[in-house]
Amino acid sequence: MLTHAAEDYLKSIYKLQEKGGKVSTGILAEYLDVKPASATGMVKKLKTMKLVRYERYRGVTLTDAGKAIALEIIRHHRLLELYLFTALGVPWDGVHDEAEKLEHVISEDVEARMDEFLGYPTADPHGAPIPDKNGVVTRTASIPMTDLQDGQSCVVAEVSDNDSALLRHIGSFNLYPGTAFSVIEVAPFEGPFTIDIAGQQVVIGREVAKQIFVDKVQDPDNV
Amino acid sequence: MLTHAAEDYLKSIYKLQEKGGKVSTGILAEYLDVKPASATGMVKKLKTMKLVRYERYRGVTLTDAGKAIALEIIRHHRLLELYLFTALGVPWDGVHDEAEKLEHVISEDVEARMDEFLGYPTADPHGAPIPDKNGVVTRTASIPMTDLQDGQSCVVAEVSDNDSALLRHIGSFNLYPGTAFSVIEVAPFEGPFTIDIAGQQVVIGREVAKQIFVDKVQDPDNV
DNA sequence: TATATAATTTAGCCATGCCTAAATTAGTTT
DNA sequence: AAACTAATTTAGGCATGGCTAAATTATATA
Repeated sequence: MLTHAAEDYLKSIYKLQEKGGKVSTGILAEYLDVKPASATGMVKKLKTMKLVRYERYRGVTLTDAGKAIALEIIRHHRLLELYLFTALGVPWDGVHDEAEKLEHVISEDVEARMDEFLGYPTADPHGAPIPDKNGVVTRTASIPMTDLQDGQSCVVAEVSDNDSALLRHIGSFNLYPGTAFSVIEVAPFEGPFTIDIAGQQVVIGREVAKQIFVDKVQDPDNV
Repeated sequence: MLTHAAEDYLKSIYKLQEKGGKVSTGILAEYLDVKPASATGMVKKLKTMKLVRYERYRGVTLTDAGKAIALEIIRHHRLLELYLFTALGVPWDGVHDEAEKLEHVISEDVEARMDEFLGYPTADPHGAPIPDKNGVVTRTASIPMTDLQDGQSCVVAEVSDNDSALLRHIGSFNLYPGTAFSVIEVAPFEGPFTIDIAGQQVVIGREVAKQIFVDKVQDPDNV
C-alpha cells in the first residue's frame, strides 16, 4: 500500500498535468505547499516504484500505473465531497478539506456503498467529473467565464474547489453548477462582469470569474 | 494536534484501564501489536504532554486530559461504526476496521451531523456505549454470558468488536444486542452453552460466550 | 537471603517525509 | 561564448514511531 504522501503527490501531478503541460518539481512543490527539495525526493521515490517517469531537470510524468492510482484517489475525493454534501449536509465550501483527509482512508467497500447511495453520480458539488471505478473520466469541454461576451447565456459547469472563501463568495450569488445566467455587460480593460441570475443583477470580479467554468447556451434567435 | 499513534495509545490505555486495573507497558504493547520497547517510548512522550502518569516499571494511568482525548476518540469510533452500519449498510463485522481508520480523521462538524442523523444514539452496533460530546459514558452493568445458569433468561447487551470472524459467527446465531434468549443447559466442566433463541436451539462454545455480555431478564414467576 | 526468571527499559538503528544550505544545471542575456 | 540568474538537485539534519539487542529491575523461588 502507498503512503498518504505518495498518493497526494500522484494526485497533484495528475491535476497539474491536466492544466498545463510539463510538471516541474518546483511547480509540484508549490502546489503541495512543500519545499522544492522535498518534491524532488518524493519524485525519485515514485520513480523507483514505476509510478512516474522522471529525468532530473526534465520534469515528471505519470506512468499508467501512477495515473490509475491518481484517478482512484480523485474518485475517492469527489465521491466523498458529494456524499458529505448530499447525505450529511456539509456546506460546499467545507467538503473539500474534509474529503482531503478521508480520501486516503476510505475502503473500496464503503466507497461502493456511497456510490450506490448517490445513484452513480458523474460530478461532485463543484461540478468536477467523478472518474468511474475503472478510472474513466467523462469531461465536458467547458469554457472559462472570462471568455464570455455581452449578452451570452450560459450555465455554470464547474468551479474551483480549493479556496473555501471563494466558494462561499460564489455560493452567495447562487452560482452553483447547473445554475443559468446571462452576461449583461463585460466592463472593458479586464473589468468585472455584470450578469443576470434569475432576474437578479450581480457584479462578478475578474479574479472570481477566472475560477468559474461554463457551458454556453445557444441563443434561440441565432440558431 | 496529536498524532494518530498517540491517539491510539490513549484509547488503548483507556480500554485496558476499564478491563483490568494496572496497565503495564507490556500489556499495552501486546494490545497494540507493537514491541514493548515501542510502547515504553510512546508512553514517555505522552507523559511529557501530561496526558498520562507514568513511573518506570510502575505502569501507566491516564490524566484527566488524556482521558478526555481517549473518550473523544472512542466517541468518534462508535458513532462511525453505527453510522456506517445504519446509513451505509456496512455489515457489523466490517465496521470496526473501517472506523479504526476514520476515527482519527473525521471533523467535529461531520461527527455532529452523523450524531444528529442517528438521533443522538447511546450505543454502537456491538452494544458498546457511545460517550456524549462531553465525554460522559452511561454504561449499564452487564454480566458475562459465562455467569449464566440453566434456565436463565436474558438479553444480549454487548459483544466484543475486535474480532471480525467472531462477529460473523455470533451474527450467524442472531445474537445481536437487544436479542433475547434463555439458557437451556450449561454443560459441566467449562463446557458449551445450549440456548434457545426465538425457538431455535443453538450451542455456543465457552470461548465465544466469554465475548458476549448480557442483561438478565427477571423471571416473572420469581418476582 | 541469594538467585533465577520474567518484565521493562535503554541504547542505537531504520524508513518516512519534511527542512535548510550549498552545489549544480539550465536558460537567458550581453 | 561567457556570464548571470533562476530553477533544481544534493547533502545533511530533524521528528515520528517503529525495530532489535543488551542492560536493568522486579518478582518469585529455592
